[in-house]
Amino acid sequence: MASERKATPDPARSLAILWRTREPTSRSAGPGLSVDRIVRAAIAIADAEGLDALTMRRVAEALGVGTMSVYTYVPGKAELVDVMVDTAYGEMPRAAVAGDWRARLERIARDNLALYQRHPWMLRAETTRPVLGPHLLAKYDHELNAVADIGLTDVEMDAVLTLVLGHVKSAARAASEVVDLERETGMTDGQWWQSHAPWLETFMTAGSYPTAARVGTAAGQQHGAAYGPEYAFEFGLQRVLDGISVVVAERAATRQPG
Amino acid sequence: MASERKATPDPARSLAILWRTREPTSRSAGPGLSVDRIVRAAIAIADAEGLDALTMRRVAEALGVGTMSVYTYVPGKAELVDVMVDTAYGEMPRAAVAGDWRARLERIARDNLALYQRHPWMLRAETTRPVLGPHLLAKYDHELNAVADIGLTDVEMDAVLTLVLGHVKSAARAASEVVDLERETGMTDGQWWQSHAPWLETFMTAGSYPTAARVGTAAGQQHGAAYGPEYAFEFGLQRVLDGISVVVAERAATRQPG
DNA sequence: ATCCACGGCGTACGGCGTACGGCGTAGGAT
DNA sequence: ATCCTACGCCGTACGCCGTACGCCGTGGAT
Repeated sequence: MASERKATPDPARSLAILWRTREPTSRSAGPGLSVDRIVRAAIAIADAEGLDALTMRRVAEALGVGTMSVYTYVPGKAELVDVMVDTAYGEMPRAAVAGDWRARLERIARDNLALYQRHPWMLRAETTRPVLGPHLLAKYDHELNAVADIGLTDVEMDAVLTLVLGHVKSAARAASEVVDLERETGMTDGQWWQSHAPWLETFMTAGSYPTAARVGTAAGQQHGAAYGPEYAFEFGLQRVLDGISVVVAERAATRQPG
Repeated sequence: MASERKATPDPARSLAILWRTREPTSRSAGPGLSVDRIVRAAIAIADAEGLDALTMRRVAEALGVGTMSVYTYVPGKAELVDVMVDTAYGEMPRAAVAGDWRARLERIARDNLALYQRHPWMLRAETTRPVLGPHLLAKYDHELNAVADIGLTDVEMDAVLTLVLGHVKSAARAASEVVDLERETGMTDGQWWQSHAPWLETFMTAGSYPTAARVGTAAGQQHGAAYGPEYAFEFGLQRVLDGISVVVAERAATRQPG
């Protein structure tokens, strides 16, 4: 299981792989394995078939090498996933964004949503331990700059980012679940609900939960229109930004009163 | 893998187990297995040792029966986890809360956080498919009532709940990660950061990411004080509620203008 | 010419979820 | 009282996983 790790198999080793502190062996020609080639192959598999299809054997097969050869470059599957995550972060845009803090935060939210849509496996990859790779650090720095100089303390800046990114991840997860469900059952979200509705009505003694029934139906119809997760993302994002603007306004008022 | 399911092995079967549409067998005395006993044993294991320790063999062993006997009552591990989730939802308080909508939503957020703290495995249990059990439905109804009659549309009510519960889950996950890390490495969060700091400084050419370094240090010190996740939860919750209050105020102004 | 460090990998082990088929018996039908 | 059958129970086995271990062949330094 990727979620289980041996008790800290040496921080130096893990970080060294993340930061690629390793001269390119260049010993012979041969298959010419490398951490980068392994990570690229692994990401391709996870992108195409999901994290469950990611197997050390599959990765080795894709590279045309024996299974255990992969372990020459990567201590284990957990560490491989760590590098995959950091590598994916490296793809994200880093260009400075024009506009006020709200426009910048919104841009960041959408960039992160796009990342999760391109690599849905990331939603299930990050476990217990923070990754601390170079690209995550660069991403963190870039995103912090979006909320720098608007009067927040350092701790508040971190908290704002955590809040926004948490919302993006939640919304991305919800959207990803719909996609997964369709792929696994072969039915659209609407069809799935329709196939369950009769059973639900049977079990649910009519009128037991009037509010849930009414609102669930309303939200369900929206799902049927293949529109639910996007709405939840947009609605939540605006609410979060509204909430942040309250603090920002407070800080601004405190700094230059009158 | 718990995250992989066979393509809809019959909705009726899954829902029947969730809703316990099954007369109590009461055939003989024997071990007297039942869905409830199985679920209780499974939850006990997951509470104590985490989701990775939850194994069909472990569950059977805890009940003093053969492994395959469990499959008489539950079609597979995925469905067992579904029932565990719905059962856990059944523990939550349902009492009406006094106060305005904000107080009610806050109460709901804290109740959900407490649930995740009592059953951290829930943070990793819900996958692709919604559970649709009786207790989830009751919970949904109860929580909707907190935001009913404040001028929101049905779809907005659902979105508000999704937003708040999403934030709770994100914050709970962050808190849980800290706990897991401590259990797995035997170090406190602060010790872990200290052990990694020298390496990070080595790799990070000084001054490359000034903002990240400064803010990361500030946030890290807070972590050292075993205070980070709680702060993120509280800060984010207030921001989210502030953001919601903007819509609520808008709706109120629209309904009775002047 | 020699040596050996190291990349590559074949084999094997323990653990997982679960398909399948058999067994004993309780309870209704006769 | 007897039979039959449905069902709770479960032993065995299969195919997957991650990965420990130790062997090989070889390129580069000596």
